[in-house]
Amino acid sequence: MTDTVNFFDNEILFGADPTPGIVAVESAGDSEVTVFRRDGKSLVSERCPLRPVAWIARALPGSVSLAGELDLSHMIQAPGWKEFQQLQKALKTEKIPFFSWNDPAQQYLATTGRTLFKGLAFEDLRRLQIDIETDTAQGFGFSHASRDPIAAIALSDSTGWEEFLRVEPDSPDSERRVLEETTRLILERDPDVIEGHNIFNFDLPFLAARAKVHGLTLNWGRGGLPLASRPSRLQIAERAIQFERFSLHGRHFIDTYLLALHYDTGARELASFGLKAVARHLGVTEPDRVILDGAEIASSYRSDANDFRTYALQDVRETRAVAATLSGSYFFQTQIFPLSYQDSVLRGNATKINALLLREYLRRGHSIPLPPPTEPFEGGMTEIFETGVLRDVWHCDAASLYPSIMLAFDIGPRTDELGIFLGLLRELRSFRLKAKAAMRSESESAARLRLDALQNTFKILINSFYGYLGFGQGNLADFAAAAEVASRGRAILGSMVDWLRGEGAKVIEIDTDGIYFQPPGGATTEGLADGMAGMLPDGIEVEFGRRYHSMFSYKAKNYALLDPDGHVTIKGGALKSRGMEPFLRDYLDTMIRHLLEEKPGEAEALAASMEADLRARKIPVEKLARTEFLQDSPASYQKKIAASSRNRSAAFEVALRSAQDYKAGDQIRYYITGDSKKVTAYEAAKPLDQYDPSNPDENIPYYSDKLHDLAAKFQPFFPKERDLFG
DNA sequence: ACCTGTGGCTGATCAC
DNA sequence: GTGATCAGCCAC
Repeated sequence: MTDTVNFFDNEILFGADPTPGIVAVESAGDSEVTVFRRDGKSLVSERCPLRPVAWIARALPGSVSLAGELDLSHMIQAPGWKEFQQLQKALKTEKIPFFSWNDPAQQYLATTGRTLFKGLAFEDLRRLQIDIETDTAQGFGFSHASRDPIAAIALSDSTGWEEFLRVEPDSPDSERRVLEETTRLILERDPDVIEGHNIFNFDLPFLAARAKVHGLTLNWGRGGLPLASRPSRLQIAERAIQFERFSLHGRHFIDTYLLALHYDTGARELASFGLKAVARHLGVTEPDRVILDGAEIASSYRSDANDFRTYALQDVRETRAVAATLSGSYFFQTQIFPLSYQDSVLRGNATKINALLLREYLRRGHSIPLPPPTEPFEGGMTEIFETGVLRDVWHCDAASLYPSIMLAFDIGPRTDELGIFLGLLRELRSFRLKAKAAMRSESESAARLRLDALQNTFKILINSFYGYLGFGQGNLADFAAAAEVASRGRAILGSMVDWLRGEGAKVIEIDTDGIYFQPPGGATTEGLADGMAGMLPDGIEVEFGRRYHSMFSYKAKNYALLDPDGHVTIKGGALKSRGMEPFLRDYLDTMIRHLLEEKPGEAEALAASMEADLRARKIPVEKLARTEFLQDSPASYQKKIAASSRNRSAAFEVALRSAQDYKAGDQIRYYITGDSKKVTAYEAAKPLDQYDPSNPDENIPYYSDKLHDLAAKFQPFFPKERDLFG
């Protein structure tokens, strides 16, 4: 892939030790790690010394003095992990400021400059997929590991191998045999990676609980080491996810549910996070197939017991395809950061950048700063100048505005005495351009995809550098620098607006680095681009992108666009929030399309016709239900309610009333019951799966009122047809 | 033990 | 009712 550029030569980015083929690093004994390495076709393991380090604020017996003037001026190295734990404890009780990584693999990788997966391609990894089926036909539609046995386990791997293990109903011995066989198969296939959809919160805890019932341990690790776990939390965008962090010696777990959540923070277009929905969105759905008497026939539903095997195997195949589609960037990140593959998914970007920077400070024997005290700072400029439906709208934006500002004006962490931050950013930007160019000239599709994942990895890193400046736990964070970057961004955007107005454009909406505007008569994108480039500072580039047939400008960060192909794009929480009831989203989708297509009469009439459908109960309850992520655990919610530190909310009340065990990060779907529009939502809320079609109890007046309120907000945009665009 | 940032809109709840 | 506050979700 790198005929023209060798990205991997950059030692700050990829670490100074080029040892290829490492697939895992695990602690072994107290003062060693086992390094698992692919050497040709075979897997070799080597024991290597582990000498964990900590940066400390002053000299201690056995410490060494570091270069530079920063807070943590000395370094101390422990002979083994036990001593290292004692050292950290002592530093805490003595109140000596320090910094260290409390993970043996991270310590080993950071101190040696090694990283995983160097010299390997994604296809070289042995990836195994697992999916357990439980019997949901009885009871409440969900299973309890303490009570219900596993119904089946489906396994597959990246070589195409597949296995389906069925548990005979009412036979405890059968379940035990299936669990033992699963362990045997995993050891035999010897995967580097085990993938599953929601494995951390479903398959693995369920399997662990069932193994316990049988008195078995799941010795799935390399060398037959057992499955281990600890409770953990993960932040993906605004969502806090509580999960059981499972780990295996010498292998990595990859949860495609978490990959989907990560993916969606960029794309924000997944309606649901179930395996089927994700596979469908990514275009990797397995065909619906049923094998009957040796012949393959299409099937429209798969709930039949005869389809069980097909259904389960479909799941592992889709898991494999989803993982292959979404994990490319994490594969490359694993070659860069001193972290395991599993942790490259589970840790945040700013933490990873921190590890990258400190690895270099460690190599150069340099002191490091303590994270500075957090300070709030001002962000991007957002404003709306025109509302309503506007015709012939153009868009321009400043390319990679914040990274460009940081490089053009030399704004990096004040405490970066080695000056590596901006150099790394510059290198990443140049790498990304090269990877993109290589991708464009690559004709083979697998290689293209790989280069796309590589350039996307660089993009993620580049975009994280600004966030890192304002990251309170970053040793090299610098809030004044973050503030200056944003301030210069506001100034640049402001100057772009002024310039466009001077040319006679009508500016509609601006946000951080982009502008929607109506062009002056006779303008060309080339002309505007050239003119604007002339007034921008060196290093700041503007791109004039798409032109739109029309735009519905509603509120700041909320608008819709109709492109020349007839495609509508809706932006903003007020117009398309996932939490919004689907029937209201449907209303907005259709209504906005009418507005953009210059049919305000139809836009106005829509609410009445939908309300008629609602009253005739023609709108299915799924369209009325809200779907929310629980941001907190129900227990913690209860505590806050008891302390009056938060208001009651329907989602949590439903979770608490449910027999199911909800955690932070779980999704919950509920609808409102009753026959008055003035119900208290958290009292009248009911889980969607408890809806009884023979006894419909959805609150028609309540939903009708919501529709009415929503439609009323758009009344000002329903002028008479002849006035539109007048 | 874990954590990238700020700005903005909406609905629900609750104190007044 | 009304305003304040919070939680949730979204744009960038």
